[in-house]
Amino acid sequence: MNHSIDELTTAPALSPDMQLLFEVYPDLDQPDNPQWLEILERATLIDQTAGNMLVRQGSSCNNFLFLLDGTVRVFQMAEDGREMTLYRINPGDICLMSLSSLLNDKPFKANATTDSHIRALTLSVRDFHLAMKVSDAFRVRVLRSLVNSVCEIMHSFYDTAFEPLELRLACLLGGMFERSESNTLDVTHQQLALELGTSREVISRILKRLENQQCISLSRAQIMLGASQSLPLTPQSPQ
Amino acid sequence: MNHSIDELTTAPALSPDMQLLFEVYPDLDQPDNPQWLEILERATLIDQTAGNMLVRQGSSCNNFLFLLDGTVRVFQMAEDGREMTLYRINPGDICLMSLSSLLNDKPFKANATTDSHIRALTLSVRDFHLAMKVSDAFRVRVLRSLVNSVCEIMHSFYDTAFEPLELRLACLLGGMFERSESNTLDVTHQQLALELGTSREVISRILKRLENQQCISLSRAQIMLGASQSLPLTPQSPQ
DNA sequence: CAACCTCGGTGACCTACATCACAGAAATCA
DNA sequence: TGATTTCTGTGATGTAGGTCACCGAGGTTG
Repeated sequence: MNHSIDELTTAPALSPDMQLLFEVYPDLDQPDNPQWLEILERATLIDQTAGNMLVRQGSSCNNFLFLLDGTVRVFQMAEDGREMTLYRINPGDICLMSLSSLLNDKPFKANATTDSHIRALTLSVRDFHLAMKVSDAFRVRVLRSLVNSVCEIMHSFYDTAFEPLELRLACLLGGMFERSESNTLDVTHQQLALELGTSREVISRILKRLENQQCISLSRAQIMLGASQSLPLTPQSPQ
Repeated sequence: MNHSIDELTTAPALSPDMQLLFEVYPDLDQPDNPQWLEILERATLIDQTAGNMLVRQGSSCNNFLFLLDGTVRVFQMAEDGREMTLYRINPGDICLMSLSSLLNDKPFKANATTDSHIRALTLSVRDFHLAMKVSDAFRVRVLRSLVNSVCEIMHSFYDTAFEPLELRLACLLGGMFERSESNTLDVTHQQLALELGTSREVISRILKRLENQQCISLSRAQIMLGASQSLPLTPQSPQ
């Protein structure tokens, strides 16, 4: 790395963090927007390992979060320990919860944990508002992400209110298979139960039913798409 | 009304609509912000009578809505006709749904009807984005309203997922009594059922239980707070 | 007045889930 | 290797709430 000359130029040398940001989100690279650059200089990047509790129900956070890498699971938890996933924050999304506690006195009824190792950009309240003012790209991205999250929440809401568990589980699995781009999932029944806000036994039973219908085949901590080969005389050809 | 002189001045004569807006939301009155004023000139005010369907599940609307007067009920409806209120839009709130369909391809899974007669300000997509850019007050208000709605939705979500119906109904009634600032509510059991996404019979039964516990007293299309006077001291006197 | 509505009450019944209680199978550890 | 933990399968049983059916009470309309 050479910074012998760059350090003398008027353009500030961007930190590696910001380089990462721009790589992932080219539209946020606005070299001709000095105010935006200033904000970014004050921004900090945080790392968190997987399985880390980020926000506890009711606690508020004082920084605005913009996720660069990894995913965060936002979920609700009842007193009795039952929990249920609401939606996930993906790279490029902002954290609704952080936004909420910035603008609102009362942070909202949810918890968040890291699904995987994450990196996120944080801004102070001040800088967040400033950024919304001076950067078109940032503003649009924030709004879009916000509205997207709300859409997802509404969808979950509909499902939990009106759809039977069997269907919800099937949809969940469908989505997971799709995302995994393979025909096996490494997931325990307990984990699925926590996604849907129900108990392990119920999930086990439904999965068994699905297996009997030849939709999936089960093994320990793993679900495979389609019927297993060990069932010969079926619609599916041996193979 | 006299516009003989005003028409010749450089300051545009504000329409009565805008006067109303500023009365209700003084912080949006920014006489020294010419871009904002221009936007407002292009804005239109709409009226709708009570009980009017505003948005049908899946339909998208092309204008941004800022509610000035009245309330709008946002709810979900299942195929079988069951429905359930998600939250309400009050004066000063923006319509999340309209925002969603402006920014997002897919509008979200909800319907909206007018609870009462409403008046709302509408902006085009273009003007909405422009307004977010040029008016600090508008931007902050939009964000705040958005986040508030989300908070409410999350709360409903929690309740429907984890709280028993009896508690939810009690809370609903509590809130309604509070808002009505009286100790009688004019509401039918059917209406309450639609709020909570359940059926009339179920509501009737729970209400009856609450009446037996002397929390409320029931009469046709009306609920009164507290035990009725005709029950002097015992749990159940004859009559 | 009769005819008709909307609203509420209630019994009978059903179903989806939740909960409890195990027990065996598979992995992991000592 | 035995011991322990994690994961799963499954019966038994309880229960909240959904559905159906029907009735009567109170308004409203002709």
